[in-house]
Amino acid sequence: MKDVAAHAGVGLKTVSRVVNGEPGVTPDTERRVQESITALGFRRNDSARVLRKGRTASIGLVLEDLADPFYGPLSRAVEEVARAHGALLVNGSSAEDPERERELVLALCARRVDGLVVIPAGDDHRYLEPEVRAGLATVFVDRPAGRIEADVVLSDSYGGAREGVAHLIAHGHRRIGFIGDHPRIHTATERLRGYRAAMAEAGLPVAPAWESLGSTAPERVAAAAAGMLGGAEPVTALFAGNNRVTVTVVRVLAAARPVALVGFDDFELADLLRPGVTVVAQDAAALGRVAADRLFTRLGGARPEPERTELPTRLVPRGSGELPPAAP
Amino acid sequence: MKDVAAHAGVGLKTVSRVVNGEPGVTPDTERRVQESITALGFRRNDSARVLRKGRTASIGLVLEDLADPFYGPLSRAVEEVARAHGALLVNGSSAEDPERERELVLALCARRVDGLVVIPAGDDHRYLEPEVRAGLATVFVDRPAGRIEADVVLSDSYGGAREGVAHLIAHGHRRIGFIGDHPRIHTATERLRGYRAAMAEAGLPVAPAWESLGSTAPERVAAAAAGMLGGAEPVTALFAGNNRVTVTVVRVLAAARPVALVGFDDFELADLLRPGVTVVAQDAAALGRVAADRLFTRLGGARPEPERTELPTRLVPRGSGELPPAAP
DNA sequence: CTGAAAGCGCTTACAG
DNA sequence: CTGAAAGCGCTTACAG
Repeated sequence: MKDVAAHAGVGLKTVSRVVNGEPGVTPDTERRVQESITALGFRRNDSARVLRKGRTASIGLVLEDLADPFYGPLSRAVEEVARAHGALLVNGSSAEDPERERELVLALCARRVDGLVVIPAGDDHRYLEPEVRAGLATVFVDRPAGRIEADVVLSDSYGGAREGVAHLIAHGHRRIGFIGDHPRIHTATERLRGYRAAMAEAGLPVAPAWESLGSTAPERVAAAAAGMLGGAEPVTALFAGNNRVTVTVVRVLAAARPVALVGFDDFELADLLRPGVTVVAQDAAALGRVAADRLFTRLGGARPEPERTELPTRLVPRGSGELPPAAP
Repeated sequence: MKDVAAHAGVGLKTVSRVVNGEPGVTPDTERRVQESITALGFRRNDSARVLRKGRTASIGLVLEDLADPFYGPLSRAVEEVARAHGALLVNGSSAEDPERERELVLALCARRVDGLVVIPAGDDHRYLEPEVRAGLATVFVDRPAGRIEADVVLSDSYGGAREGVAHLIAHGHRRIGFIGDHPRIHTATERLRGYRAAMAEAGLPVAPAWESLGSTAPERVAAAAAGMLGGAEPVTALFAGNNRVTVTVVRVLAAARPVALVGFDDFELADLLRPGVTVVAQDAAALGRVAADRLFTRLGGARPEPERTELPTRLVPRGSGELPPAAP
């Protein structure tokens, strides 16, 4: 900028005005400055700008795994909202590791992102307290924050799972298995709670062997499914706790006899499988959009009480959830 | 930092030393400074640091659409490499709009990212010249840069398409249609070139009606497929230019008679469809990894000539590509 | 082992 | 309409 000013024979501030399109520069001066900018290949250094202005016009997004299809539309929705507010997205994956989440969040804070959208991996976010006190806006998505007051935007995991399991019961099933994600993860336990509620409301007992929470690694899920489908009292239907689980279960069932299945989370091509896979769909893009809107409302100066928003789910029958119990 | 120094009764530089873990501080002083840091909730402001050091420890990633499943593993791979080098990822989607790509790239440059990984939407990247001259490292992925010398990492679109089409020919097809992405996109024309080469090598004529490039919007693709499957000389097999096209074609075919199909790009569940979808698989994660490695090699000070790397594709037969021509 | 001074490239507040 | 001075929060280069 100094070079441009010298080259154009004007003051620093005049260059600043031209670069930022501020008024109060004669067309003639402006043209001269523009020419110098082009000649020197000048590009404003936003780091310096940030240092003065205090805002970076960027927000951080911490998610579990960029490669998981559930997070694609969510990220994209956050990006679109950020873009509408002139902000860039800085992001990273926690890989479901609380320590890595913490490092990532703190690195983003050190860059002084204006706000943070976090899909938490950990369940203790007190490390954020100094940041929040310093004015950082944070919104949690998909799972609530731990031990800290903050906005959170969730799908109705409990209600969705309950509806999905009730759907299976309505189609005649009495022995239904639940395979979900690790019990450390909030959505997994909420969906389990929905499963139990639906069973209880129908007056159906739940055998301990019908509930399996743990890693979504295909081997673990396949073993769980095989266990429930075999044994003395085999289940006649399965409820899968998220799309990773559903896909593995579909693979297992493709190699076995058809068993009724409802999965939480929609996924591409679910309708083209035979039978089509009945799902409890959640709107990933809406989660991202609502969370980002909330964040920018705060960045705009609003200071409402932290709020919890639950987005409804939608049961999409496609065939697999309407299969009757197989004859024993 | 000034506050911490005052609070601990030491000089600024000493706080800097403690914050950065530099040697030359007595354990006692260090402890005092640490206490002040905690008491005041101090977090280093990386913007200021960047301004001095000249490096931001962040790289920009510009892709087409964060929500497209092809880019998930690619992004994740870039992120992992960046993480190994202590860098964060700033990213955005161009939405296949050259002007938006340009804005995004320049915004990233203004933030002074150390380097850039770009999946180009446009075909003229001369706007990057001042940046490159100023030392910005840039690697293009999936498609080459336009009118500028730069590293590029691609899949072998030509070879992969040629192999896929030859596979269909080997299974007895003589009338094969090609449906691809917009001709403005490099991969689309390369794959078309591969299609033509395979047909020519087999001595097969290609009717103009068998080639259709354009938007990957489902309506456009469905119409193109319907056109090729109907008419006087219907095709007996289709080659789909990318995974968006393949998915739509599978949908169309599910509602019609079975037609042989090979798609460029693998996708989840392709093996569970009936028939399984034969694909020419490319390794999205490897594209991202190789590109990011190249970038950090440059950031490490290496100044090799810009290089073009082509990653091989892999034909994965699953059923749809091995269907014989239907009796006329 | 420790610290005062200068400077990174901008913007803010002020004066002409 | 234009510009000189101060300062954002750090690090660098240097001196004690």
